[in-house]
Amino acid sequence: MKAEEIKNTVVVSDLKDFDLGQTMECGQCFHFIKLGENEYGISAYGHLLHAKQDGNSLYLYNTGIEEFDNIWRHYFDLDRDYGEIKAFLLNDDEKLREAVETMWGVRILNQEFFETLISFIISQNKQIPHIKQIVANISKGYGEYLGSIDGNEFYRFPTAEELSAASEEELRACKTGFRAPYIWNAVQFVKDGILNEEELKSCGIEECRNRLMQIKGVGMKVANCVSLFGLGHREAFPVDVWIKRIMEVMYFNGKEHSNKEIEEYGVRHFGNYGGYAQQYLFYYGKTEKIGK
DNA sequence: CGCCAGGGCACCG
DNA sequence: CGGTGCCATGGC
Repeated sequence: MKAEEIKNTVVVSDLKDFDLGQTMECGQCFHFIKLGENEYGISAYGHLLHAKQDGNSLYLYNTGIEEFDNIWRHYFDLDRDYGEIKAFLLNDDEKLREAVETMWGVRILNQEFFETLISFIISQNKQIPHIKQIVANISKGYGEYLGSIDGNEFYRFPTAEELSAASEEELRACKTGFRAPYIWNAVQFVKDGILNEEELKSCGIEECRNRLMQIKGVGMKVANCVSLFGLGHREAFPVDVWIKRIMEVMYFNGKEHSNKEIEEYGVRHFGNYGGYAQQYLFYYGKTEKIGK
């Protein structure tokens, strides 16, 4: 992988194991708009990014090499060797091969903690398009305006401080439904420093989850997603309805098992690479409607 | 119209 | 503890 800046555009070339479309659409992230074939507008880290991939090259428009090195390189997880991850996962598990080879270009994004926390509280009992809508509503209502692409307006996801201006009723007006008090509660926890991002990143996964689950409305699954996508704990193995179905078909001979049993199996079987395995399985299984 | 969605909580035995 | 109903809202 190498990157160079040409007239306000950063060109990242010689990419391996990276597909922008798969990475955005695999269900880990909700704050973007698809603009065209492998072309996206993304709101993250206080910036609007216009990105387009062509073959092994990624074009990042209206930005520079400094912003790339400070933000996007890490955001897209480009410094990690996914060849090694795939080799580890496929070493003693042929069942995973088709999922990994089909979703070959998925990378786990390093997303912002607070946005990830609120987004996955929203995600409960909701489908991805609607989660995206609610994230956009909250951002438009309480976050800073970033710019527009082809008439699509982008806003920053608010900070905890900014979102604390919203009452529970105002959160409901963003179509959050019964999750409004959960979100309100989470905002207080972060704003008051009861949950500290650096501490959550540096402590172990179990402690991280336990701290997150102090928030009413955050259970095991949401805590695992926030740990994985927003705090860098790549061993987390979130079990949702899809992973449950997929794992039961692929690893349990179609027999029913509890979420707890499935998570324990995932953690034991995939170890420190649980989060990657989970994401390949989730995206592949959901696309292929495995178990449904 | 009914059903379900990247769940979690309260309440029950 | 394990199971069940309910929680807003929208897409199909």
